[in-house]
Amino acid sequence: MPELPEVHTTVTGLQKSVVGLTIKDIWSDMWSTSKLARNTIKDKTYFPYFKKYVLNQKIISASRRAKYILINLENGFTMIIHMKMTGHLMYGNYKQNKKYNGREWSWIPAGIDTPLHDPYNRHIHVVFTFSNTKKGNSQLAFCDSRKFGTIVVEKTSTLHTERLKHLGPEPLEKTFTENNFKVRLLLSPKRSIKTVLMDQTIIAGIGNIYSDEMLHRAHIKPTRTPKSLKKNEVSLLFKAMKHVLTQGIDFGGDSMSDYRNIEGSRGKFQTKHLVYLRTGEMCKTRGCKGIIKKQKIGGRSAHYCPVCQK
DNA sequence: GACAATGTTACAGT
DNA sequence: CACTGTAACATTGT
Repeated sequence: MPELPEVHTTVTGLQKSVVGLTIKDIWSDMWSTSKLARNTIKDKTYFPYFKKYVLNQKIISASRRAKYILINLENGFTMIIHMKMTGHLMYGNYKQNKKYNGREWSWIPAGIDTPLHDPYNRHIHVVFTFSNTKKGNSQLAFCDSRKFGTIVVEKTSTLHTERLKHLGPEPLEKTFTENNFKVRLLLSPKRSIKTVLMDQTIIAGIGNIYSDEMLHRAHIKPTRTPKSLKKNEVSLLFKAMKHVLTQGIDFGGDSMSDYRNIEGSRGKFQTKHLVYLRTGEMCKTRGCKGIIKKQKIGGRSAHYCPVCQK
C-alpha cells in the first residue's frame, strides 16, 4: 500500500514524464454513488466540473505532501490524487489485447515495446491522454483494484491552508529534528506508539509497513506509549524513521502486494522487511531467536518481535 | 458468504 | 474540555 516512499517514487516518475505535457482527454469508469465519492472524480456529477478545470491544461509540476500526489496545472489548479490501498499511476499507452472482465486490455509502458500482463495493472479506471509529445499521444492511467483511490481538483493557492491543513510535518524534511519528533509524539502521550506514528496529523506519510519496520529497528514494542519512551529510545526511533523511509525511497518503494511505479513495475523494499508480513518467521536481529508475532493495534495488524522489541 | 485488507473520519466513551 | 478508542466506509479477492 502506498505510503511516503511509494508516493515519492510515483511523483519522481511523474516529474520525468508528464511535466510539460497538456491533458487533451480524460476517460473514467470509476463511478460510485457513495457519499465518500461525492465531489471526487468517482462522482458522475463532479466529472464535468473536474474536466472543466483539467482539460487542455499543461502540467507545470508534480509534488508530494504526505501520501497525496499533487499535479499542478498552468491555470492555478492542482489535481490531488490519493492512491489509498491499491492505487497506482502508470505512464505509457493503454492497449486492448488481453481478456479481463470480458474486455481486452494490457498496458504498454512508455519506451518499451512489449506490453505488461501484470494482473495488478489491469484495473484501469481513469485515463488521461496527452497530445503534445513527439511520439504521439501518451497516457497516464490510474489503476486501482479496490477503487478506494480519490482524485479531485482544487485551487493551488489555498491547498495547504485548506484541504491539506490538518497534516503534520514531513518526516524527511531536514528541518524536522529529533526534538520536533519528540514534541509531535507527545501530542498523544498515551496512545500506542504505532498508532501515533501512523496518525497523519502528528507526522505525515507513515503507514502500516513503515511503522512496523521502524519500530522493529528501534527495538520498541508497538504497544508502548510515547510518554513511556526513554530519551535514547526516542533517539533510536527517530533515526530508524529517517533510515527506513529513505531506504524505502532508495529501493523504489514496497511492492509486497500491488504497488507499481509509473512504468508499471515493482519496487524492491519488500526484500528489506524485517517484520512486516513475516508472522511466524524467525526474527532477523542478530542473536535473537524470537518468532514474529501479529497483533491488532488500533484496528490494524502490527508485526513485531516479542523478544527484541521491548 | 463472511472476512480481511488500510487510510480517513465520525462519533462514542473516559 | 481534552484526549483516546472504536467502528464505519469505500471495494474486491480469497
